[in-house]
Amino acid sequence: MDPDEAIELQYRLAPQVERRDRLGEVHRIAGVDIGFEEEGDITRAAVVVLRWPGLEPVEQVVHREPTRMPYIPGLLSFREVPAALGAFSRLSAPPDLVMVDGQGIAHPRRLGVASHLGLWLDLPTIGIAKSRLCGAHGEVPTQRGDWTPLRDGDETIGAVLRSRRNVKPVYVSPGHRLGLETALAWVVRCLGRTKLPEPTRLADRLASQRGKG
DNA sequence: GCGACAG
DNA sequence: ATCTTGTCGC
Repeated sequence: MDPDEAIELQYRLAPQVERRDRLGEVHRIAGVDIGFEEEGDITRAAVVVLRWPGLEPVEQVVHREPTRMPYIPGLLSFREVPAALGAFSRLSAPPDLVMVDGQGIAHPRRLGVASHLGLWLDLPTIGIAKSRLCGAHGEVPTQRGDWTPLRDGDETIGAVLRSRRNVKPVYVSPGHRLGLETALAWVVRCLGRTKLPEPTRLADRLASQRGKG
């Protein structure tokens, strides 16, 4: 798929992203992340499901497939979503909430990887990124749980959250089927002692461990 | 034309 | 993302 075609598709899909809360009882929360092998030729998707409350991991899947696209800022989902879907198809049951490594609507066309994946799965998703793609924000307060809005023009597209003291903040944005307040609440609830919430932290770890799964 | 730019 | 050891700090 060429870049121009992908961008057109984003403009067509973005309006379908639901920013209002539409989630039932949450019992299973999934964390997703993608890694690469063979110098990037193989894409490895990792999904870890944790039980709520308690956050104990109860299921995990690693799925590998040939890489389809190069990394292009703004088009990350076209590179990662296919493999992520492959991993989700192997779960014994779908989760009630999904936390994705990357942006949700905090994206130039409001369709980051978390939103794109949420649309495909028709599940509530939250984007948790380690750095900024777009938008602007002021300084972030220093207390754990503090946050400042991430804005693009007159629109609030996410929040910059201090998930841990003395550590770079994380960028939280709604993916699909929920608003910013709800997204932030879940991320904070899933915070352990590290910068990333447990779901994506475990998925990150699994996706980075080569020769496993 | 000149930067910025998730993973 | 990935290539990579030790090392500074809480």
